[in-house]
Amino acid sequence: MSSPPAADAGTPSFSPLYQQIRALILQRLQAGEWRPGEPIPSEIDLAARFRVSQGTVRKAIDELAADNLLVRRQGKGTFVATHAEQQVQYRFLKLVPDEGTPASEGPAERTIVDCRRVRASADVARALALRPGDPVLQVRRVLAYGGEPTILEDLWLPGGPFKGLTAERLAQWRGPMYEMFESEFGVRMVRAEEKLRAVLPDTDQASLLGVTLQTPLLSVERIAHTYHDAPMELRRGLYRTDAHHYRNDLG
Amino acid sequence: MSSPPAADAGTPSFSPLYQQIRALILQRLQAGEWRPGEPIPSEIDLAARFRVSQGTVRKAIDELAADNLLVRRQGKGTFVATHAEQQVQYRFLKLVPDEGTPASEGPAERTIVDCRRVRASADVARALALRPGDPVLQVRRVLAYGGEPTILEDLWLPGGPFKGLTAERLAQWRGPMYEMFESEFGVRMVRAEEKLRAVLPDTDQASLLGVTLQTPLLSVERIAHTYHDAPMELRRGLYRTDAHHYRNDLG
DNA sequence: TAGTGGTCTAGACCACATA
DNA sequence: ATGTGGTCTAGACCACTAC
Repeated sequence: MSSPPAADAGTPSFSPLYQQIRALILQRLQAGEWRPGEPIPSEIDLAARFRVSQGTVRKAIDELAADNLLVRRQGKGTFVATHAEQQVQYRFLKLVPDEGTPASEGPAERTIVDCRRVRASADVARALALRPGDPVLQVRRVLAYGGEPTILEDLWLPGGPFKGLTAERLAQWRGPMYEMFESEFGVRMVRAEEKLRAVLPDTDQASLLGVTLQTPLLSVERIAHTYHDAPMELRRGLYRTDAHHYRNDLG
Repeated sequence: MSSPPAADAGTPSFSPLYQQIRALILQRLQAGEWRPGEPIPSEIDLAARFRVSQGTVRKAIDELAADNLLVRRQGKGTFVATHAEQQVQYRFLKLVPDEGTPASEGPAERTIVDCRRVRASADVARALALRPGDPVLQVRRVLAYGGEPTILEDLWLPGGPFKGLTAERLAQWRGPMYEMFESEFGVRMVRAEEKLRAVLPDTDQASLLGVTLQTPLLSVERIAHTYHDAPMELRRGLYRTDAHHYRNDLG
């Protein structure tokens, strides 16, 4: 009790205690010690483990909650965030109908157009931090709302973490794809960055979306990352924006 | 000292103390008591004024800083956020060049195409929380990068707060338009929401941007708000995305 | 009733900026 | 040397949830 409290468990550098605690919690999240949806130990418990005050643990958790990695629930505990929760489903999908709410038009009808194992091209490899030629899973699917094909998505997943993923399993899954990644492959996406452009479709894309070659479409290239910013998915979407729009809030 | 600390200055409801403090600070910000770029009183000072602990003031300021309304600077103080700071200039502009950094291509060349006083149409009135027919200022301008016209913007401002704004003053201003709104009209934009679509230009738009009628463009409709979510600007942008893209980070 | 996170306080010390 | 925000602690009490 005479020496200052130490929370070292392999953490190297000098930084505020609560940042070190944050890093330790992050490590355990990444290691899968606490799985999505499950509660992490209480603040008092963690404070005892790490030999720091509850206030310091609290500040570490505050940051992780602000980053959407943890969710606090008063009276219940602190939980590992998940894409499965009703509230935050489709957290990364910003396309909303011009009229009504996303819920009002019901869930999307999904069609897997293609799903196969390929070798990473140069740009896919760069996006996923792989080497060209490395095995990746390539998927093409169409999302329709009220019978109208609205989104065409091509996505690439690194072969290693997603070993065993097939068109059948994709087609059978109900609910968000990111929820399946969590529960079936232990890959939780925590952050994504998107590049948007206006483009015209090629003939394949136009026919899959049921539009002409002169229809402007919103191109959305997304790279989704898991813990520690490791890229785990490249997704290229083509959105019809005749009855929907991409909504963005600037803080 | 015997009674519980009270921070009431017209605040009505029961809510955490720090939320009440936050509301009080917000009021003073809105009233212009502390202007953009200026420091607000120190935490100790505010704690004394409001008769609460420094920790409570700190938590209130933490939230306001997270919302980009205040900026903390260690050793110096806490300052009212402003669009004038080098770091956060063009905070609401998400169009970046495909290669290089926004800075590398230098500031945009700006041309005011049109600027006049009109009566609000139905949709402009709705966006700005005015009544149809109310006076508004309508501006059209083109932004070019490296000689290439890239952005065409139409914007509408409520006539009252922006009385005295003319094409000359707009053309003469160097730096971000939102900085001018702050320093010349006392209107600080704190939040914005955008709706994005892919569209084709009409003939006027195409000629101003130097593109064909078949060139897909990114349509960005923005409503910018000042304190307390009051809408103060409607802006409709058309972005060329052949050498730029709209970058968005999803937390 | 017990356990959780949420609020509030008081005080100590540190890091940074300025004079 | 002084004043600012940043960190850390310890303890009290509140609000919510579950049993």
